[in-house]
Amino acid sequence: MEHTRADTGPADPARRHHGNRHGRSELARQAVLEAADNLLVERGFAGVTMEAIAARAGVAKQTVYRWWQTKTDVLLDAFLQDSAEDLVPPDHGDLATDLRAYLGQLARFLRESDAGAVFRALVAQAQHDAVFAARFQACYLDDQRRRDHLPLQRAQRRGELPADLDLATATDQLVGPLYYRVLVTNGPVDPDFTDRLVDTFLRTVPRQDGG
Amino acid sequence: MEHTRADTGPADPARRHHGNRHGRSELARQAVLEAADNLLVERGFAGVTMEAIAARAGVAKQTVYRWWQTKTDVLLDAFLQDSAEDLVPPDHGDLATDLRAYLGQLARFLRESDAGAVFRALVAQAQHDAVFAARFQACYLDDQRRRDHLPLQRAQRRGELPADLDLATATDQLVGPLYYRVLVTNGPVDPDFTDRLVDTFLRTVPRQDGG
DNA sequence: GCTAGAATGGACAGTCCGTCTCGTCTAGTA
DNA sequence: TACTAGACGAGACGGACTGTCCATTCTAGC
Repeated sequence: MEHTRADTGPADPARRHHGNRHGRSELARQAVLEAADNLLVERGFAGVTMEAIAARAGVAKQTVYRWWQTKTDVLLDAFLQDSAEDLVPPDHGDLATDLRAYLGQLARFLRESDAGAVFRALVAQAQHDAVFAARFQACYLDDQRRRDHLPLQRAQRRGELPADLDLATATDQLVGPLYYRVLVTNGPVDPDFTDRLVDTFLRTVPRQDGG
Repeated sequence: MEHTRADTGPADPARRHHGNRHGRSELARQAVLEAADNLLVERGFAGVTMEAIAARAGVAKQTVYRWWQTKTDVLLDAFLQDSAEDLVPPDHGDLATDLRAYLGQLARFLRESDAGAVFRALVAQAQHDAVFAARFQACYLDDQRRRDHLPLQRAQRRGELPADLDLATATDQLVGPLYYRVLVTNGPVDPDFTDRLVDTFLRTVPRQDGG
């Protein structure tokens, strides 16, 4: 009946938080988010279970359920914390340069990074669950959409693009083919491809330079 | 111990197939595929389980496992049989007309049809499972890609498009934004949007009309 | 000390998975 | 008419995970 503290998980028993009356344990929270992230990368989506998360984090299952409803909620939190801010379009003062840099950055994020793997898992879950889809939209996609618009808006202010350009459609035409290859066809998303997307986009848009 | 045949499922006990030594039951196969399809539309992906499929089809669970490995295998088979052929680009002899009709057809398929719901579920599963992704690619996506190329190839033969046009990239630029809205942003995919995609594409491509 | 709140450890019913055994039915063969 | 191989039906089974429940233990403020 004795509660031995050793062998319960990777967390250091000495530094373990045992609860107090003033709010949740930040240690436990961090351990859970990290555990979910690592499990997804190492064992795939099927390997991410509430039990595995708790075990890996060295935390009681009940503690996970206390703060998150489902494993996708944990993954969403982990995703938001870890790496959502990495995806900000750079500002070089030139539309073509900005777009080439940004699409390359986006391609590497989606295909190569751990955060990209989590993103793909969340998009997949959104297909199966409308409630989660709405939360994902509110917590991340809306913000990301605003960031996607930045290079085009800056170009508008510089006079490189017409002021009445439809930002929503223009953005979709730029990044849509990239997401399509990553999520559906599994085609290559190298700089050759992303640069071509930018070139095509620039050819499409009414040029303001000489006018 | 008596094996009562009534109340076991929607299948008519009188017409039930009880197996023979010369191949599988086509009745059971059809019942399973229909059951999986209906379950997905009615109860969502979580409602599709091997047990539910068997029960709904009025078939023993073992019979499902005999012919399919997982529930996504069943869904893939159902998808291939039911509606993959519906998505063939029409041929009006004119590129602009063909593309507008095809993108509209594709948008309705992805957003509104039951088969589109199955397709989204399969794409989601492909994010989680690389082995299934490869099978999905081989069984459907490759064929669909060939169909996607048809309107552009016909236009090339007619001389409406340059012969050296990169079909892969061109196709992705056409349909990518559409898939992106359906799978990720949940944005509108009305004719207003799809027509604009076509217009942009035609503006991008080197015109061959005047020589 | 006493107490509230957070965390632990473990038990629990429920569901689904995937496998297994058994009996039943059918069609071809002797 | 038996006999037999193969497909099917019914259902039991162990295992994994879910989501909930409880008793207990630790911590900080009163």
